[in-house]
Amino acid sequence: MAQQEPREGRLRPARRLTLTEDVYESIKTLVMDHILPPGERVNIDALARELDVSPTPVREALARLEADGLVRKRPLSGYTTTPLLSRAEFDDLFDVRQLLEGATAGRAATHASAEARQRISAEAAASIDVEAGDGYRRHAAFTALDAKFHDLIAEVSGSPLLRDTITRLHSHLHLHRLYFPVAGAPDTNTEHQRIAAAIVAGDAAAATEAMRAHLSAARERHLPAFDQLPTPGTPRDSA
Amino acid sequence: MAQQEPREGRLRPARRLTLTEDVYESIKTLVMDHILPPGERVNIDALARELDVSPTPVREALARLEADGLVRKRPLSGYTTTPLLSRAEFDDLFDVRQLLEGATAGRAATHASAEARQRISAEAAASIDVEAGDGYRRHAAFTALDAKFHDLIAEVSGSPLLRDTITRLHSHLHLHRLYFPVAGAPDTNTEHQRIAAAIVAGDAAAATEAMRAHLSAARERHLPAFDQLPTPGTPRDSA
DNA sequence: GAAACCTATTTCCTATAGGATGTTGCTTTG
DNA sequence: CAAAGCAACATCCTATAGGAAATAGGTTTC
Repeated sequence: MAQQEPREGRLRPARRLTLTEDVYESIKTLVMDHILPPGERVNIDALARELDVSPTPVREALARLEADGLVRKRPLSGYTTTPLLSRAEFDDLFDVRQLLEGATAGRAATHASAEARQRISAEAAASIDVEAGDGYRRHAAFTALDAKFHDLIAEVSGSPLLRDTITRLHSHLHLHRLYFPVAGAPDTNTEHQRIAAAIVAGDAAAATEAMRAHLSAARERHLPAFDQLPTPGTPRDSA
Repeated sequence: MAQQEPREGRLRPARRLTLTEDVYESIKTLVMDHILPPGERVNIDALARELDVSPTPVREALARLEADGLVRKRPLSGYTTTPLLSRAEFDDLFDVRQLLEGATAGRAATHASAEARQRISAEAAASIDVEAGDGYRRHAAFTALDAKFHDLIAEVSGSPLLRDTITRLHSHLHLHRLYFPVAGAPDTNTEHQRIAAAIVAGDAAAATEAMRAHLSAARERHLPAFDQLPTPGTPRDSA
């Protein structure tokens, strides 16, 4: 039946352990990078052909992505990528981030090991190196570094549940339109360092406040993106 | 090939639209009610035979449940139900609940419609009717009513994201050992009514505080369950 | 000219089959 | 008697096939 040939696998990285896992990561990247446009239908068979696997693991990966909130499934109509965040949903997201990440910053300041404080401080300082590079790469590097910093604080907060919850939220954030000018990168670095300083100093209230201020500023920086393209909300199925 | 016979489907409810959806709900119930014991291996084929479907939809439902945190998947070894919460995880859960649900209560008090306040008040009053009935049914009814009250507040808070997050947390709570004496039902009702009163009065600070106090008390009520059975933590795979 | 109906195509959804891998029990050897 | 190696088994994982439903386009009728 010739099903075990050493295939190419041009889109996915080196086989980890299970095919489904690789397919999951591949599709996740496809959605995150808007290669699969938001709000668009996802053809299972076409995707399977593209990734050079059978539809079954694709289907299974899609089921996981649905629980993650990156795709949606209408009963007899197939999967669609989650549409772009509306202005209201975007504000809601940042409200919740302020609540959750403010708490992680405060907790990190209260009970974090000396080694952990050192790591946070180093991470905040390392952010400066991002300035070089061209458009896309620079943006991707900046986004990755920002995510890492926030996740590091969540990790140090000592609440695995809080960390998981925030991670899930962040994947929603990537549903925001992706390529906009990141003019505020220097500001972000400054704010990160303020947060790191408060955590290192062990001042919980200051850390919480610094995080909330950072997220508030970040929200403002993202806002212009809503005025650029048409149909910033959910384009279809508003009934 | 005789695959379209009108089968019995003894375990699942009336077909909704997709088989996978029904299977998902069935397995979820099985895990929640500990019919599939926590920390135990889940045999896909056996489960498929039990539910009278092919392994494929079972596999797909399991993938969704993994994202929900109710089962785990070890790469080449199959699925296992998530083990019972350890004491540390339980405390973590209630810490996060206090943070999130305290916020929903406060938000509900600030901006909720008059009709919504009415519903909350009614729901808190309705809780009294649960007192009758025998062990299992009584416990199930009490749990369902409690969940409904908390979800109602989350709904009224006006933050869909917060509501979703809390819903996800609550399914984790059901990972706690299920059948313990609910001696504190009257207390719970009293506390619920205090929360409802604060929300109706529009006092955000009082609502937040009442919710946090309620969860703190609830946590204390649940605590004795840890001293009853052996191996309260994660039994296996501690390496 | 517009709306409703019918038909054809595409796509999804479920079932079955076969290969690869992990696990378990037994045997053999030091 | 214990430990290591081997073999048989069970289970998972992936691929393929076929039936059912929804969607889209064209035609017909009012």
